[in-house]
Amino acid sequence: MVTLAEVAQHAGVSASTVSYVLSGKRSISATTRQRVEQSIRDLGYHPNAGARALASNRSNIIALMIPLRTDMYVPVMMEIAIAVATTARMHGYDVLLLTGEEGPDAVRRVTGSGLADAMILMDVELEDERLPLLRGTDQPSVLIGLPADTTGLTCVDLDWSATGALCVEHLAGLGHRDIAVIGEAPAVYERHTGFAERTLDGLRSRARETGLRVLHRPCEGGYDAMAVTLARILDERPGTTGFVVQNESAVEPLLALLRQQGRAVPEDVSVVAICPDQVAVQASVRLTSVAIPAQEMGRHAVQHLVAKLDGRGSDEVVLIAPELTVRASSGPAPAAS
Amino acid sequence: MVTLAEVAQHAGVSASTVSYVLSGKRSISATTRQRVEQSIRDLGYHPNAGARALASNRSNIIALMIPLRTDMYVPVMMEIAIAVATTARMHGYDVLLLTGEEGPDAVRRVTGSGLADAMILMDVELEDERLPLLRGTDQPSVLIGLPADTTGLTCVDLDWSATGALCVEHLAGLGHRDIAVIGEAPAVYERHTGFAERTLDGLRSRARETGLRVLHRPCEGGYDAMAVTLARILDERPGTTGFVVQNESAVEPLLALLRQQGRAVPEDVSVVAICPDQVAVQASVRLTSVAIPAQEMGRHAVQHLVAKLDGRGSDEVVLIAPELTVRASSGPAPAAS
DNA sequence: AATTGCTGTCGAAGCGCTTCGACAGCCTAT
DNA sequence: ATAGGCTGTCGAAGCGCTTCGACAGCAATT
Repeated sequence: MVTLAEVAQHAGVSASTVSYVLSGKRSISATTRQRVEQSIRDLGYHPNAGARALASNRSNIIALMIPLRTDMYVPVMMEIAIAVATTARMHGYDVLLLTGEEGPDAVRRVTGSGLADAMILMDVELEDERLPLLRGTDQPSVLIGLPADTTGLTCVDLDWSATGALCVEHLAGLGHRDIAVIGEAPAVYERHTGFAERTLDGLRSRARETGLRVLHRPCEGGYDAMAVTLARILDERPGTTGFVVQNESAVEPLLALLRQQGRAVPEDVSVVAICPDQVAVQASVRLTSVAIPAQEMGRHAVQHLVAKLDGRGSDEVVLIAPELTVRASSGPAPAAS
Repeated sequence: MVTLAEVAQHAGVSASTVSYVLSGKRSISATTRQRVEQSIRDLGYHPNAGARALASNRSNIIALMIPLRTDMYVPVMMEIAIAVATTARMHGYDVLLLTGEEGPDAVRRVTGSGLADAMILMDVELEDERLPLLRGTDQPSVLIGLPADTTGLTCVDLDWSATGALCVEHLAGLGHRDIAVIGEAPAVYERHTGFAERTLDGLRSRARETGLRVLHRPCEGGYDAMAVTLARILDERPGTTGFVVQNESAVEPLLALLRQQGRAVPEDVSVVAICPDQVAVQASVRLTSVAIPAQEMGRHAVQHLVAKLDGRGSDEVVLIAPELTVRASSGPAPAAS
């Protein structure tokens, strides 16, 4: 293993000079710099991460806590994780992958050991038990998701409430009066995941303003669960002509079932999905949808974190404005019969 | 930040004693041990990762390289990543997430800097350019996936060739004579990803043995692409009664299209999928499928790596035997008309 | 000519841990 | 009684890096 000292010797300078060439924290003459850089290349030198971390008290690692459970939004999680990893690399950071499994202990461990310089938390619940720890440490962090109380925290998220409102507006504008919301699995609501509840709030309050009737039903993914849920909805509100779906794995089953029952999309019923664009485009009917900007959230989170680590940036809540793309699954409400 | 020295002082012993309590590398009397452990708890001590890495030349980190592209198997990747992370934690390791983006450079960087003690590579191509580097270093590694030449490497993978064979056998046993294979996107084959080609090999050679005719068509995911692909297949081989699908995002479109054309599953055509069980169960027809054992692969990979790091274990190729579960999408071939 | 202020480089200290050799104290076998 | 072997603990060295203060050399200012 090549060390700083060996590079220094090879280049005929002192170790500290090599260090300053690497960090740029003091000015170095052009000739010396070049000599050192050449030696680094010749010897194939890579700074030792542990030594660097010990001496500088910086690991150049960002910890990313992803949920262990895979009951929702797997592709979104993955996309965020990848965006975080690539963005972090662009800023010279590596990413440590933590699963939610350890819970608050993971926060303690990472903070205490100096393993990572900062953390990104995903899948934040409204009253998340990791938050007190985060507030009690000076380690920078960013949440992807919005807890109930955001004081002293930095959060990045899609504006779910506005997302819900946007879906309602779109359907209201098309003349629909009775709409059903196919939600995430019941467990997601039970554990008070912010995004699901906020979406619902947004939907409901805009529905109240526009005079729409809303029926909300959580739904496990899959065909069978969707069949049961749909039957119940149509039983309770036969006049339903609009659907908002916030559950990737219910989208295709819903479309299949509607088709099977002879309800044409978008002639008889309209469907608006809240899902990544890719899903909306690949569905059997090109879906009118509000995109979940996974990449953007990941990128934002890292950028905020890096700003904090550089001493810039402060606590703040960034809500990304939702965008609704009209495709082939929504249209005017059928004339009342 | 609490240090070893502070714990030592608090417990009234020397620093080295605390270290030995932590590592267990020398015997310590019960009373001393307890006193030290109590001090650790009292002070909330966590060993500093950088210092430990520097002194012991071990970071207790495993690097996981996941593919950047998301054109295939996202849930599988995610499941593997999570399995890797949880299993690694059980053995006292953390996981560093690297995206394929950096390519071979990432291997050099991690190896050179001592950031990680070992690596797991996913999405291995048949002639992967990272392999020479891996062979040229003494850093342990495990591949998830099988390159063309495995000498000097440890690999874990589903036995894709046997998987292909198994699908053919199942359909052959049901009397099907003409089968079509809906494959991954063309790009997957173009970059010579092992699993796709091996599956095809397994399919074809068993088809030869059992006298089946096989038509293979790569297919982008989604409804539109599937529609085109299916039309071509039925045009070329109208007598096709069996389908093998190795592309998650083509499964549901295929089922929808068959339904739409009045071909009943499994009465008229049989469908066998190669996908995670969850997908098979959630589809609109419960699918006969060969499961992709994502968790098992991740777990295996970590276990091998840990064995190597402990000085046990050696290079070896582990192929997981495929298992076909019969569900509702396959049945006897219709009588020839 | 003397002072001041840069710029570029160096030496040394120290980050918090692991680990090696030393050794005190005790028990067992001669 | 003595040598030898354990067991449990300690001190010190050192891992490879960053960073602080020092300072030599030179240019610009008085």
